Amino acid sequence: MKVLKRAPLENDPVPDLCRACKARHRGICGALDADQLAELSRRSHKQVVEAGKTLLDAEEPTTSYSNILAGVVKLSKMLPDGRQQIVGLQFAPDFVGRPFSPESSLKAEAVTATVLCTFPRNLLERMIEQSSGLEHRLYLQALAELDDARDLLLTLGRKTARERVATFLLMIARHTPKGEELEGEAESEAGFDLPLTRAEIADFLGLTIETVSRQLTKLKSSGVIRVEQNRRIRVPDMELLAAETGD
Amino acid sequence: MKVLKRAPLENDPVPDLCRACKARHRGICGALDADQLAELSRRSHKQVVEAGKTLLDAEEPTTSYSNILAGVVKLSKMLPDGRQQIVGLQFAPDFVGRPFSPESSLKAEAVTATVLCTFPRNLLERMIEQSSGLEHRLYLQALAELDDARDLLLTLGRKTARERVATFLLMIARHTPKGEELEGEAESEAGFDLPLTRAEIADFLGLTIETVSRQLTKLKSSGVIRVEQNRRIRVPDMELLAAETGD
DNA sequence: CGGATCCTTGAACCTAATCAAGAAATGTGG
DNA sequence: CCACATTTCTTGATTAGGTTCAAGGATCCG
Repeated sequence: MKVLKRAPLENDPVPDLCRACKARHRGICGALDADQLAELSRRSHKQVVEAGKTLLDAEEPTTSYSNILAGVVKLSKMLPDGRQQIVGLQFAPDFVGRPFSPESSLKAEAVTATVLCTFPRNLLERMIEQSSGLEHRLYLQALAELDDARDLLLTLGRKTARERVATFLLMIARHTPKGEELEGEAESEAGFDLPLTRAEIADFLGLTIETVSRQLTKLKSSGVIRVEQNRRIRVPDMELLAAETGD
Repeated sequence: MKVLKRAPLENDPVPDLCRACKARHRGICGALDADQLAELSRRSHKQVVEAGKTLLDAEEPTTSYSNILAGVVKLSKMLPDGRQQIVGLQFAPDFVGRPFSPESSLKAEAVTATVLCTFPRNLLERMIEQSSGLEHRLYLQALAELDDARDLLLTLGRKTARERVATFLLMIARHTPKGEELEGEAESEAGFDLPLTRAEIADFLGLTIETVSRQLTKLKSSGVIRVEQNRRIRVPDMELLAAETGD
């Protein structure tokens, strides 16, 4: 974890740190004016964390929040006996943290190398009080996360293993920005890298690692996907994949 | 669905409708000043809806929002082939509706006879813009719903049938206000009525009706609960039930 | 009292989990 | 760059928890 940039000069209207930032317009910072942005950036730091790094831990008091600038973060819950469930995945420019609660009930962990913009908890909570636009953005993200969580509930409660895996692949495909896609021989073909291991996919879908592997193999045999080097997926026809999701 | 009360006089500081209302302080209305409360109540109506009534339908444009004053509301999603999953249960004084989205992706349905305070969509959205406190309350409720949804994700993804049923019973017990409880012969004993049918419990827990029934029977044989008249549950020792939930 | 709905129980089946082994990919140090 | 260790993934055989199919019993309501 190394700090890449420091705070900008005080009278800089749009801080350097924020200028090329993904969260600057699409994320919560889009709600801030130049002064607020300057203050936030003065006490923020951009950091790159390696895969596996824990950002927030259940039962640990939270001292900071972050915006994701690149990479993928998983939110998970665990039972006392070790059974684990991933309850959410977050991508840029999502906000990571649980405002108005001294501690999180979740563990937040980077699943890939991830770039974060991190700032202290009390600063954000103070800015929320000053800027209703900021709270509005946070509210909208919470509503989006609620929709995601409820979609996943339907998946876990009612879909077959095959449908779950197809649903997951489609979700990742949709989170892969056009242009970052792999180049397909066929023009219409979509391709992407899975950010998660098989074990993580299993924890996300409420399955075992073996079942995930078998279903990927079967989707491959059915011609719905091709799998290259374990993590690289190609989808010749997105409609075909969508038809496997059950919805 | 019958209207019970009409709007109060314009210069009434605290409207009649709101005076004895559960949502007045604990719900979102707690964020409103007397003027705002008067305006909201002028365009609200209190209604009693019977069990089974649909409040909001997926894919239908939303025209109104409600506060729950009494009763239980279920939020559900359905796959094209009819498989169904309940993704949330709401109790008084919860707010029902999805602000900032022209339509809901969920169906909201009364599971018991329910008392609602209903008001038009555009009014609420206008008041949100005026009152940051109102949006703050809505945000807090969304965060609470997100926590609930994620707890349920862990249940659906990783718990056994027995643990799921125990988890559900404990959740209902905790939502049964002290005093509304049934009188136990033993003082320490808790008791409550299940608001849901076996079929609804199954839809909530991602199980079948038969499995729910069997697990209730087994919890009964184990002495963890007693079941009277199908819907009435008694829990001699809450700790014993909590020990069955897996967490 | 009769009909409908809701709930329970049993038997057979099936999907996904578990147990087990080996193959592929990744990373490390020489 | 290769040999080796480690982690990740796949595949097979078996098991088990929950579903499906089927029937009968409670409970509720007019």
